[in-house]
Amino acid sequence: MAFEPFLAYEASAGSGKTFNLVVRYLSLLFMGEDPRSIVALTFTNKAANEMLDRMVQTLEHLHERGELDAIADVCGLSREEILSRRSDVLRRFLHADVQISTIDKFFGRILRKFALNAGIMPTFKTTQNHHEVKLLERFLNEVEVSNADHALVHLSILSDKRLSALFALLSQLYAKHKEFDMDAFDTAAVSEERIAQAMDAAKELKTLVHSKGLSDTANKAVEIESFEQLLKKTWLYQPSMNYWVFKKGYEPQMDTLLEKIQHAVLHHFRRREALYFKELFTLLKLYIKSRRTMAVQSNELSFDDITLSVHTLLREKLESEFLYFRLDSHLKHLLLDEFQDTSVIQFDILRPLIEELRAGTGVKEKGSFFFVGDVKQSIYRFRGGVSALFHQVADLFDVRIEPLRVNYRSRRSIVEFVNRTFEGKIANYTPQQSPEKLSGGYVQVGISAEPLESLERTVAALIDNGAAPEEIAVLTVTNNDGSAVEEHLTHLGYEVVTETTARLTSQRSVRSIIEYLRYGYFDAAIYRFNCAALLGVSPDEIDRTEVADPVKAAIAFIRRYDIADKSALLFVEALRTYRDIEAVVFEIDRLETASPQSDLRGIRIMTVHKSKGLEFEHVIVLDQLGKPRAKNDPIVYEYDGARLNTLFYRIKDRESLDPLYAEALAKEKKAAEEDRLNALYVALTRAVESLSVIAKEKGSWFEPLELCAAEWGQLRCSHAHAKVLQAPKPLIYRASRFGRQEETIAAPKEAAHDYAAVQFGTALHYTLEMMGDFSAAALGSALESARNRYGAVLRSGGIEEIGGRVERLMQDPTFLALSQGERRKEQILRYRGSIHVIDLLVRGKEGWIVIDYKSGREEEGKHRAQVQRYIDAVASLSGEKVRGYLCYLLSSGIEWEECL
DNA sequence: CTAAGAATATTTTTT
DNA sequence: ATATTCTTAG
Repeated sequence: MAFEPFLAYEASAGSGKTFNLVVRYLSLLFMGEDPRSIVALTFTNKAANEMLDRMVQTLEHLHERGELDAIADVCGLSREEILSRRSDVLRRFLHADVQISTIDKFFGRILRKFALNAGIMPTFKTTQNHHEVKLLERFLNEVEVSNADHALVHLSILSDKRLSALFALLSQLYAKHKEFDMDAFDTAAVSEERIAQAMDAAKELKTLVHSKGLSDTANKAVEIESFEQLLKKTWLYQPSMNYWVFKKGYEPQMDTLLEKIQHAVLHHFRRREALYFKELFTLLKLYIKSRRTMAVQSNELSFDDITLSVHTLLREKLESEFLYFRLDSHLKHLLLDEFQDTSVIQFDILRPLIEELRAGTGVKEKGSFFFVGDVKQSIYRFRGGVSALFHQVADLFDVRIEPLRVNYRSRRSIVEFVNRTFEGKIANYTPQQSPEKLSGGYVQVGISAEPLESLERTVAALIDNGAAPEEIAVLTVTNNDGSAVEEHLTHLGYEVVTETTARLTSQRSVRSIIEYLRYGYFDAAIYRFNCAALLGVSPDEIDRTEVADPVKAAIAFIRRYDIADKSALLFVEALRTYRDIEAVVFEIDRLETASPQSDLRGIRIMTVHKSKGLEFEHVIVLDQLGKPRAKNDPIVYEYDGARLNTLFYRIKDRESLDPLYAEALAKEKKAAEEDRLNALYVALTRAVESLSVIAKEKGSWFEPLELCAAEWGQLRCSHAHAKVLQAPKPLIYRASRFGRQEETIAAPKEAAHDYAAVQFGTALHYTLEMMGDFSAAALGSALESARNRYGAVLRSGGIEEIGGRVERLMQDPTFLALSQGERRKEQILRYRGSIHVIDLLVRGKEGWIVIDYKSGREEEGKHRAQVQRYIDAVASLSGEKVRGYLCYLLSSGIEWEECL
């Protein structure tokens, strides 16, 4: 089969998505492509790591892997040819700067490269949570300065919303604002006229109804004092007055009046909507401005900030051809995972790149584009994911979509159950096939009034049958349910691993400390009550002291109330990094430290969303414990495929009067139903061996599936899949602590980041990386590459300076002595789940030597910790003696630090 | 038995 | 904000 440059796979759950991505990627390598010319993007770090892992695994054991034949097929080479190239490909792969990452990291990298063009410091940090309070302050300040207070006040009244809700809405719109035109609602003022029309007609209707001598109920129903009262009337939203108590005295004139009122109310609503958007967008513009200022000032960017900045940079600000060329002059192949979760703006950034890959414009050769996804598993619409892109993009670039129909993950009973359940529910559902060797499996659907107790029984049954706790996963709909399950199972004595309550600050003990500290600082009773509630004591028992030292106060508090769990202790450590009590009370909510995952033993508990892309031997899907949340988003977005058509302002009962709005609402409802079905599909396709569904009798999350209590197949627990991850713990624990301590001691000196210095350092590394060997000729050509890539952003003379420093390195006696032996540049190591890149690794006579180049001494503590980690990694992987050095290439000369 | 209106309970998913 | 339950009039 000839290699298809543009290809997509529609990969149902368990159909070997990662397998095919790996095959595609490796095939490119075996066809002689440079690893640096391939960019593979996923949506989660987990997926990116898994992919990298699978690539290395496959290359290492190629002769016994199923990928081999597939690769042979894609490249059109024989097995023997491929195996003969294996070690060469593996070496190239490990030595190159491999670009397998999340799409957000990829954009982050682009932004760093062109940060100055975007007016941002390239040293920016990425954060998940912005500093809410500061942002709000800045925003309110901005509102005041531009005299937009009236808009804010007006909007609050108009939408009857609190500031915090409005603020949340603004942040949501911020991510989408490039998809609509903020100036489209510029006209409009409130129309008193429409209100008067409606009220007049209502009065007329009242007189008419009263004249008919109907019941008290009927007369009371048309009694209207104010316009607000009129809007609450049920009959207003009925198609005719010929019903209920009015029907006895009905005459057509009543409906004429009703229509008149409805018409006036409809237009009143539309005016209200226009006014709402006008004010909202005035504020949105100010919000965007304050986000921007915040980002620049704090040098911290959120994922949205990054994506939007990259979009502005690449699609609006600069000549894109030039930019995309510089972006990555050798990018030739793009591989995208989970394409159904791509957002409109993300795709818009990638689009010119893909166009170039197809056309092969002046600066670039033709390349390839490959994407994998499954619209059935699209569950991130709320985050901007637009599954319609999948087929739209395939059409746009004329990409053939190849369906993958065989499920290699689940046993047959499960596959058949999933097929039965979703056929006819999900549009165009094609049943999955189950290969011969995967017969068996077990499915159980239970309907129960007490889901937690059913869960308890199911878990006990699995354990009794010999299942190991780490093979069992409990999937919940919400994080809250996850906590409930955690509590319940822990209480019963089971060990659990949860990712739901991962954040340290969401632990009960930690929360109580925070509330206590806030009580001390603010002296507001609310914190005292919160604290007491969390501890389960009476508020009188909490006494307030002026907090001078938060660490001491926290320790005293922990002692007093005896809440010293692991989280509380870890939290005390985290507190040490805060300047003072003020920093704690205002910034603690942004603390992202994860609570201690006791270890990896125990039953997994996570949300369905987090389980995406994962698989477990035994899966228990638990119904939603609480009630599903009602939709209260004030804006209804109407999408036409991937294009945002219109925004509507949500007004209660508006759909009975306004057909356009009704249509948008119906579309939105349909999309929400699809989301739910997709989430259900994800949930029911995680299991390998057994699947248990625990549904509630009423108000079940599973309702659209119309499940009945039943059982298929037979429960069998084999231990073949139990992976016992026994890491050599004590040693590693000490090692990483050592690094961390070093870091915190040295960290306060955190040098003011200097853009030029960072660029210089990057260029220096790049030069060293590009040198084939340490010869004058190699230096010359490496400097040329560095000039092409970094020349424009370095200060004048920068390249010459780099040349000088590297020359001195090449003559340095210590370097000459240390670098004797087999040298490996940019060596990639996988160790303890993370990837390390070592600048220079030398296989010397007396063991390994790790050398890390640095261009400045500003963050020596960090550098030492980093090298220490490399040493640990190499030592543990090779079992040999390792020495590590920091090599400072300073303007004053070469300096060495040995890391012991 | 029905509908309106008041009262009450409940309230996501995250790179 | 909305779904559900309760009360009341017809």
